[in-house]
Amino acid sequence: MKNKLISEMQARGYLSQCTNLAKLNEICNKKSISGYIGFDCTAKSLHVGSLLQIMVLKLMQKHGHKPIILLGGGTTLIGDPSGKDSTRKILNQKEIKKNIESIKKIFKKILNFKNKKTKPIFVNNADWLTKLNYIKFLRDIGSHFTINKMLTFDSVKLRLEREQSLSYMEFNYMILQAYDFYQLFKNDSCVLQIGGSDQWGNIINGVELIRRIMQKEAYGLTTPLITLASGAKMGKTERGAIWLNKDLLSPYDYWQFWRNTDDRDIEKFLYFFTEIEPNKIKHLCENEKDINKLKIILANETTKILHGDKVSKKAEKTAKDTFSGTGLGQSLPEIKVNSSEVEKGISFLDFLSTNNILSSKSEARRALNNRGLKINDILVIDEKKIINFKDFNNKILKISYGKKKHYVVKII
RNA sequence: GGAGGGGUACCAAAGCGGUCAAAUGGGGCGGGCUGUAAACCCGUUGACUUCGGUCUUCGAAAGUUCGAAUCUUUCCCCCUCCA
Repeated sequence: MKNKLISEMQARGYLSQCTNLAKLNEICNKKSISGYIGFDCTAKSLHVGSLLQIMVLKLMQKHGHKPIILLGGGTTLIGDPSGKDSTRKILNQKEIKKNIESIKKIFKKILNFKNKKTKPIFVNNADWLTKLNYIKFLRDIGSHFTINKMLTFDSVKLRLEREQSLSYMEFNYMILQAYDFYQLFKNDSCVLQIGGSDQWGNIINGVELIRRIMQKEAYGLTTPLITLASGAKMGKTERGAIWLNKDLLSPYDYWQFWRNTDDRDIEKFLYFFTEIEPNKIKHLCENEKDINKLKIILANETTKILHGDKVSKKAEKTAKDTFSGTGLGQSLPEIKVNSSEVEKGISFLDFLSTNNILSSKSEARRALNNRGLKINDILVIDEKKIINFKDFNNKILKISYGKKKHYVVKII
């Protein structure tokens, strides 16, 4: 009998590889399991590149299983060489700790913490990794790994082939990740590790370690690498990563990111990043002629998952107001100015650069000369434009840079 | 350890004494077309400017010169071949 979790993962396209899908299916049918994903803590936030994995955790909850979120406070001290040409920036413990606290917020929003049975747990591998005794570790764990095998893993092999240096520290990363899985298996009965497809090697090391030491079977599963129609990497727009924490990327910008999805990626994204039932998505895509409506659905659903229904609706309304109406959207970024300053008159170009709408005055000047700047929807062509009371309606003024970036300036 | 090649803007890559704020391509940004899409076309892509210019930039430092990305010295880093 096909397990509901497994079949929905397949329907959504979450499955890339699995160590033993049939067995995993069987176990999921019998009982509620725990599965974990490890996250890197090199930044204050995760970005959409990690979202697919988080969606898998959410799906596990939906079907009665328990997610374990491993925030790699220990492994981040080392740096995963997978998919990297060069050594990552090494952070100190304090920074990592701060990052962990910030990243936790994302999970608290996306996952369900109310249902006792499936309530996610956070673990930090620094708890066990930093306490290891080197000799004991080498004897107990290191003895199960052969260098011969380790050299065949892509993360190592690619570095060596390209003659890029790989430090001994990084070389050990995969052993530590395998050890993590072993710890979680032993102490938290966690039988499954999930990761992106670049983690496959690291994951099977864990599965094998568990088999060697405990003679028990654990399972590994990877999600596919997301390929965009444009060939670019998911979540890395040139303006910066699409962060999940709202202090790094506003909900409105997050909503916009999804709204601006390439036509060709829409259907795939609906399966990946929304909770709409797969058969409903199929129906939607077949019957909805207006692809922009699908994009709005995508933006609404994804924003709802991360920021909640209210915020999502607000973002939609703002978008509607700014793009189709003449009104001002309420979640546009707001800049406050003193009326005394307005009285004196504010140089428009200076205003743009000091408020980080553009990064320098030269750039602001350039944008203006490229016909890219508007005040209250009227093109500004004078470099020496001074903002004063005349420009405000009800103490409010709208600045637009390009078609998509709008700011509200308020007199206080 | 020995021999050679190289480090130029966001990336790739030209330039090898003045005409260099630095060709060209990619990317980015803005405009046009459109559907807040793709493709295509145009412009733009160090900072400041009273729009005359001014200042800082070609791995780092020192030097030669009226003048250096370009020449010299030292240092740092990377690559190729040999051991």
